Amino acid sequence: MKDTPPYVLDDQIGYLLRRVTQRHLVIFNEAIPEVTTTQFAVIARLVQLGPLSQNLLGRETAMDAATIKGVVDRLARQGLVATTPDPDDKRRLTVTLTQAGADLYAATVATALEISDKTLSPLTAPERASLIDLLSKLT
Amino acid sequence: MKDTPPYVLDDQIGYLLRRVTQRHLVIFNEAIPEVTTTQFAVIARLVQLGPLSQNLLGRETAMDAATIKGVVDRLARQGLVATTPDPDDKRRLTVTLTQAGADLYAATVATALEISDKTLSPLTAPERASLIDLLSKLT
DNA sequence: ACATTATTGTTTGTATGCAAATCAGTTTGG
DNA sequence: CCAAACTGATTTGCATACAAACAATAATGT
Repeated sequence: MKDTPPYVLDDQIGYLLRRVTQRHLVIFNEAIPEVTTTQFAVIARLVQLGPLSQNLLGRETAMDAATIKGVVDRLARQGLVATTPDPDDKRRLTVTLTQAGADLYAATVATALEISDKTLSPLTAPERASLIDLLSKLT
Repeated sequence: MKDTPPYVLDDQIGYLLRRVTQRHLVIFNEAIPEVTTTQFAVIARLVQLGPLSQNLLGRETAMDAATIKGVVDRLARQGLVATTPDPDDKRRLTVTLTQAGADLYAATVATALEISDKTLSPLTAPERASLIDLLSKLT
């Protein structure tokens, strides 16, 4: 008979992910209070890929259609992105970074890198690389 | 002059945490649809520690007062926990696991371990241990 | 004793995040 | 060609998650 291993909540991957995420969100919000992590991800993708339809933008940032709509709406309310109807496909809404959005990105991207660094600060350089590598394999 | 490293969204710890969490939540929800990951964490803590005040339960499961209230309310609505006023401290609400809650835990704890395993399945055993260890250092 | 401080729980507001249903528009297969 | 299937966007409902403000109660220091 083999024993079932005990269930130790603090060692479960899901619980650890939640707690590390919490700590990261605090660090991000302190450093860049203007936008959230998800909003910044959207801006970064628009910088990288240029204007995208709303749903495609969602896929490129790992958000479903309902979530990306809310994020885009809030970014638009802040004037950081703008939406225009696609003339070629009347269903599509093209999301574009505004000048204000591009300016915000330029002004904060270095800080965003520092945030990632600070989140990983308890780890050595090889440990950081290892963690990123391991997490990448789990997506 | 030193170059600023490029900002690659897919390599950022925050984005990776979000995506791995998404994958984990899908796996959990498929295997244990009765409760969410946070609800299961609350139940596991009550099994481990016995009845606790609502706020303390929140601290023991990494949820703030507003969040734990909602989670406890939903668990109580399902009959998995019960709340009783503390006679010694009129502010306190004691949260207790019901028999139904204990039964659910007994019936699903092995599956919960399998969920953690499945989430980590792209990794080798030493990689899994390494990841858990690295994440533990970031809490 | 009692005023200050701290803790517990609640509520409101904002922001993800997903499921499911719906509508409009596009693509495709027979 | 045109019905069926698919895609894009929206809406509703539910579940975290945190900030801020609040009321009730408890603990503290002088």
